Amino acid sequence: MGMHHGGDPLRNIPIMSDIAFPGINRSIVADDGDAFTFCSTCAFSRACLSQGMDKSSLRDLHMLVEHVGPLHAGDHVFRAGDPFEAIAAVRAGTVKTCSVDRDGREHVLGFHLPGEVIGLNGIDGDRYPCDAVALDTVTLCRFSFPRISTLAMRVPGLQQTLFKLLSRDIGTASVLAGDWSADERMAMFLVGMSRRLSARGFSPSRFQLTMGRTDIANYLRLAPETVSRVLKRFQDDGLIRIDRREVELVALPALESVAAAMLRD
Amino acid sequence: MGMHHGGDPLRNIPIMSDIAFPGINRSIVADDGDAFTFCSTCAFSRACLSQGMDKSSLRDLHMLVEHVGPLHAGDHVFRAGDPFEAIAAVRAGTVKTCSVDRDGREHVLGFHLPGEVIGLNGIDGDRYPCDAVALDTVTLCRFSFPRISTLAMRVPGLQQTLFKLLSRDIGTASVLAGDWSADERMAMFLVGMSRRLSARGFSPSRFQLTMGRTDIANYLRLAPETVSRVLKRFQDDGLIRIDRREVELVALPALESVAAAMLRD
DNA sequence: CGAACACTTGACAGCCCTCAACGTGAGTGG
DNA sequence: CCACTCACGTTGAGGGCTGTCAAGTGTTCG
Repeated sequence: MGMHHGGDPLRNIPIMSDIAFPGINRSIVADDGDAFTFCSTCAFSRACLSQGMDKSSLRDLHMLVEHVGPLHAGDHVFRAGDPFEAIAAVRAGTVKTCSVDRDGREHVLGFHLPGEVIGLNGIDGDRYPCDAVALDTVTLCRFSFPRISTLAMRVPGLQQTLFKLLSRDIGTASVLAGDWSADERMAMFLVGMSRRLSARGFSPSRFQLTMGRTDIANYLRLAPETVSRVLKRFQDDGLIRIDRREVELVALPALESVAAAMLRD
Repeated sequence: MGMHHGGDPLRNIPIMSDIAFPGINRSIVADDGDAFTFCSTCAFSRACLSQGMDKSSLRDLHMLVEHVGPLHAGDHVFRAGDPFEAIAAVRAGTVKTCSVDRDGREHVLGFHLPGEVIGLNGIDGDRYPCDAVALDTVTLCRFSFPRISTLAMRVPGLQQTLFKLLSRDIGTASVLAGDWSADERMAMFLVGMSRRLSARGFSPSRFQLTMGRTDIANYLRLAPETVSRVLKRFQDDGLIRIDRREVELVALPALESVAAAMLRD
């Protein structure tokens, strides 16, 4: 896993920097003295706090956190084939996970926003099965997997959190595996981004895509041209407004209706 | 989860009854006195034994096992929306997991052979997200999830096993989500069945499909007609011989070559 | 300013789905 | 034992969705 402990200040994309991570400072190592404001969007601290993790356990969790970054667009967090040693929670930016088959086609497994966890699919097997690439300026919290699973033996909330994170990823992958139309897939993608960003305090109706059309296409298993066409048609139908990578969901309910078959069976 | 503690002797399909589960008897409750031959194909006992689980922990694991079945073709193990309480290891037979979207289309998530675990995707959320249906005569071992996760806090091997099972399911679902051709999907399915059956002591080149063409089609996201056509073409090309639900993989290497892009990225 | 890149737009083709009809085998009741 | 029924599977014809190929446009960056 890349270790870029540079001293650069976090440089978020403009639309995010306005509201994201008010409590974050530039400390590179865990800050025990400020345990409860630190990493407020992190899946682990959120879950552990809500499940009554005591202060000592929380300190233990922070002891094994290793801050990584900032990485820049194109940098790898890990590569397929690297020895699996750790999982990581995205702290800022967007990470793409993907694998390249022997025909050279890239399959995007997911886009991971702040608070989401990557590397879980490496637990089974001693190596990561995919690449993880920063799409913009990314910082993350690295958790040694042997150490966090040892801690999970003492902390029920942490074990449950890990189980749930893993289980959720199964569901996400299963939904994407369904045979959906290009419209359904695209609507699902837009609504999904909206909901995830909204849950992190961003606007649900207006946001910036951090990935290119080709990445979206590889994620949705469509051709880039199809992505362009569907987006244009959505715009012509008044569902969205889109300019380059800036999206506005004009008719969210209508989009949700298109995506409904995917989002809830 | 269905509780059919009937006294019927296990009734396997012919091709399986010849070699499968030599150590299994008809006991309906856990048999502590015969701990090490019991459930030899089970993912949990295998993993726990190999990771040095002590005798006392193994007994604890057996204490929380609840045997279910035999269920018969069409019986539900659980239904989408049922409260999530337990995971289950298939002991005999085949279980299909699937969900039905609001348009009435069935999406088959997986087929689960003896030794494989179902219900893991219900951990996140308090209800099962899919149905689990017996395709033939099925028996399984039910593990209360609260109890097995509590036990996993004491038994490192068990916790690791659960993590790995969850992680593996993510990978399986992700592969299926790729944009593969009908040929690749069908070859992957046949080779996958072959490998899984082979790992359980069955013939890798000749076996009986326990699911219909429609189920295979829904699993591979193809039309049933396409399944028929591809199978016929595989037969015409000398890759397989197939009669009704009986399959013989004549040219396994060639099939693996067709499926290679899917099986290993 | 030019080159590289991302994205868009159009024409066309191919893969696979849909619809329809037929064949086949298993279970059932007379 | 046989005819009937019905589900399942096969086979054929046709069409639609989406991929492929190609060219054009706009933007970013050196």
